[in-house]
Amino acid sequence: MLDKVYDPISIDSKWTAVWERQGVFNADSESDRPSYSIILPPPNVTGKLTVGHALGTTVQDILIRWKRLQGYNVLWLSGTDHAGIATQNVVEKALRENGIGREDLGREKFLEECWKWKENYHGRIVEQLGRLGASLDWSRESFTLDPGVSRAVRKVFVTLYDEGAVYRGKYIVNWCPSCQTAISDEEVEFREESSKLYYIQYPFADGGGGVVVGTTRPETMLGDVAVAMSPEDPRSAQWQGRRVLLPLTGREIPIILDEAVDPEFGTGCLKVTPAHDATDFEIGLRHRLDPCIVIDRGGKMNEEAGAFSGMDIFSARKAVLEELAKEGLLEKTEDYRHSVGYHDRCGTVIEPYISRQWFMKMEGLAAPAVEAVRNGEIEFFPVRWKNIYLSWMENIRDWCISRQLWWGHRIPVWYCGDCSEEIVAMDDPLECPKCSGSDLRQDEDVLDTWFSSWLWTFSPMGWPEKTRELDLFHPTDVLVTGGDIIFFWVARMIMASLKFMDEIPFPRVYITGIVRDTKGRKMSKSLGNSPDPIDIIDRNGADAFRFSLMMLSPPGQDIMFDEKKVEVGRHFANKIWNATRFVLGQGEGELDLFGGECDPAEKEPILDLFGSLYGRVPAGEIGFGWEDRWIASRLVTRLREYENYLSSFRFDEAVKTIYDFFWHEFCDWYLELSKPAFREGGPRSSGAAVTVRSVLGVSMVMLHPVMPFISEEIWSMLSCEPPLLSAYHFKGADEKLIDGELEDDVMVFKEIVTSIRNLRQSFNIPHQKEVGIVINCEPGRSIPGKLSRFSSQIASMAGLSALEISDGAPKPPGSAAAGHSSIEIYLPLEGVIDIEAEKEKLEKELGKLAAECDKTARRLSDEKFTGRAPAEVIEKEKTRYLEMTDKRGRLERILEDLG
RNA sequence: GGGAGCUUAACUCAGUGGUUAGAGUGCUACCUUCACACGGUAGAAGUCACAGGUUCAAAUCCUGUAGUUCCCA
Repeated sequence: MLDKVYDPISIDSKWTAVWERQGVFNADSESDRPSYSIILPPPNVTGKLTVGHALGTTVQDILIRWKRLQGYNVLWLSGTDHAGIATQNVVEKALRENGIGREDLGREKFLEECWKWKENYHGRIVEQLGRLGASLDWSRESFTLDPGVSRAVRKVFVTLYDEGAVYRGKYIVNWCPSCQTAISDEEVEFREESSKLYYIQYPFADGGGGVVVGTTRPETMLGDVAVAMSPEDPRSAQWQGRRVLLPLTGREIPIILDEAVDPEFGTGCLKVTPAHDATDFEIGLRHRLDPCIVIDRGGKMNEEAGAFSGMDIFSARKAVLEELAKEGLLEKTEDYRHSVGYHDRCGTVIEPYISRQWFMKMEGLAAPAVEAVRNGEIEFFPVRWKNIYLSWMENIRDWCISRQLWWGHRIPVWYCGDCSEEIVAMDDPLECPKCSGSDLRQDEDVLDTWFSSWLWTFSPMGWPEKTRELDLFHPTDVLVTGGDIIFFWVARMIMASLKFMDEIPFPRVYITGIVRDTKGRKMSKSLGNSPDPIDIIDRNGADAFRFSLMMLSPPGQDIMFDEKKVEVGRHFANKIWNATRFVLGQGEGELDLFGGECDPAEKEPILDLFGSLYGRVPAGEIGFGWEDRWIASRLVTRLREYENYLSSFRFDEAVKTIYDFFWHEFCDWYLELSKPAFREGGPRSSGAAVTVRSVLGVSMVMLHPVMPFISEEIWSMLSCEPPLLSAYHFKGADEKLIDGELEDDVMVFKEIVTSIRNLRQSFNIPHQKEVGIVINCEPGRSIPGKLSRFSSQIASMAGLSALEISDGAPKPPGSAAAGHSSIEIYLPLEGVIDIEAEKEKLEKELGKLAAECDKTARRLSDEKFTGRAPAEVIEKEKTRYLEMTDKRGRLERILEDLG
């Protein structure tokens, strides 16, 4: 006997092991079946999975498992990312705790440490993905620093360099003083902050007053090389060309005119510091001004800063302000709100900084990528991300691809010490091709991590070699990821694939919502508000977690995650488990329907049974009731809905479809209806046994993409030696089983049962006490004939000792009643009715009904409505009106009867 | 400054022109009945943020307002 409460832990781990042992998730490069592929956004190899990862991974696994069930040759490509800055930071931090700096170790030894970390943490990621049930192809796993993908990275760099798209230059970049590296524009996170706007006077060099500039960063004035004004500014005519004395330094700098200056902002005069501000850098270029660097790479004032040299930025700011105040040059200070750039990985304030970096020209790459999205070759779900993508792409700026790190792909550029030649090659050069000198020095920097990730749809499949994998699985079918990396990753993958594969990387991009905590805050390490998915799985099971995530996440909406919400899934798993306990306990002797003596030759027909439900049932021995045909019809209807929802990425609706079907149709109605059939024995019992197992089997197929573990477990119990559900090819259910008329009739049946139960409850008649019921139908419409086939089930479901169905039956004296369209239900009672309470209830119902009735009547008599609404809608409204009026009349009579 | 999302039951959310707006949780009453109390049965609960407009018909489309979150500058 199965446990009364479902315990997922042992079952989860059992199937993880079986799946792995049998390699059911490995794609088949020899197959000629249609293929389907997705790449897993490679998680940071030294990171930890978050609830957000669980969400994205579940979505992918659902698609993957469903396609596998449909018989596709599926590749879900696994891999991890070296995450340059993040990994280097954790390794450095660990070393520092032992008092070691990375410089102490040297590049080679430091990289060895990084690889050790990678090896240690890689297993954790793999395990976490396994616990989630992710059916990834581990046999084709890649890591962004593997030799193969590294070769692809180099190929791309060399190609783009040769084409002149990759260039090196001295520009202003976003510099992280803490990580000591340049970062790209996308890695800067802006935060709105209150600050001060300082007004500083710069006296004219030839005396007679001066100009006042406004700045939020007074310490950078030491590096000013000009003061700029708008050409629109009326004062510019007299001030242009004059020179001012830069306070605290005594340097003379010119006043220049530039369009970039907003005459309305501050005093209309802008101090120009090309070395430490991006706008100023542009102005400096236009006016050929030499930048003056006053802050060093570590965020400290350098020797150019004179007396302030050695101070950090904040002390320098304070000291500069004090000094200015002392000299009477600090005019005033205002409160001011502006946005400050932070490094998204470490939270340090970004310093714009001039340095020599490698860049990539993006315009040429972007054009076809814009076109592919604009013409619909690539679609975003939800569609609003399309505009976000396009607006970024249309204003794209060159990509700073060099990083001053050690952990990553080292830039494949060598400099010749003898002739200064720059060598870029696929293979490491031994001598200079120009002067044959051997004094070669490789560029110290590495590439931005995204420079390897942007090749991820094809580099792990063996590019630049022509491989079978690329043939079969590229382009991939869909990309599932978060909206926060559209610029970092999605856009760049589209560009890379169009450039190097000459085709799109994927036709569809599904953007998941962001997982937040109950207060709506983004989950983050520093807040410590991100629960460990593994803890959640330990407590609830992976299936419950996956199910709940899907149930709670309408497309693209952020989720306020709370572990309490996982209960939905846990309770559902328990319900499924208990339904199975019931199913397996019924119809002894009938079990051979599912495989006889487990003859392997019988396997196919058994499985066909799941597809066609009653396909191979021997005639004559089995009796099906209307309830069997009804649940089969419902199942197939629901299956169709479910598939439609999956193919339109409506995972929330898909999951609700199974939930509703299984719980509120199969368990609440069908299983209850099957109980009398099982008790009866004989052909009816056999019919119920066939139905119950078939429906359960197909339900497990439907459930499997979402809840792979419990479905695999139950599937395995439905037959002696079934194939793994994870590897099963489901050929679909027979649409001929759908019977719309029967479904409608059963709705009436359910209404009658509910109505009788309602009557019982309102008169406090206990379940055990059986009562008699009279159903009186509208005469002349042969309703009793239609209802008669439901009579024994109405009796059993509502706990009746007697049931009379007729047209024109008189209402037994002293009975309670309920009214429906064409039907009245009488519950004979002997004077125990609380008349007042009953009247009140009926009056309330009648009130609602009357209001709606009148509203509909008005609508139907309105010529505007009847003249313009579609005939179908009018017809529907008429039917509805008749039904309501009928019911209204019945309720009024019942009420009158009560006195 | 520009753009986007959100605002529906006590809570978390579905519902993109056509019945009396749904679900899960919570709540109320009854029930440990031989699948399940992680359960069953019945039930209560909503001026669909606000104001205009379009339409025979608006939670749904349009305009504006407020609150809120996010992206870009």
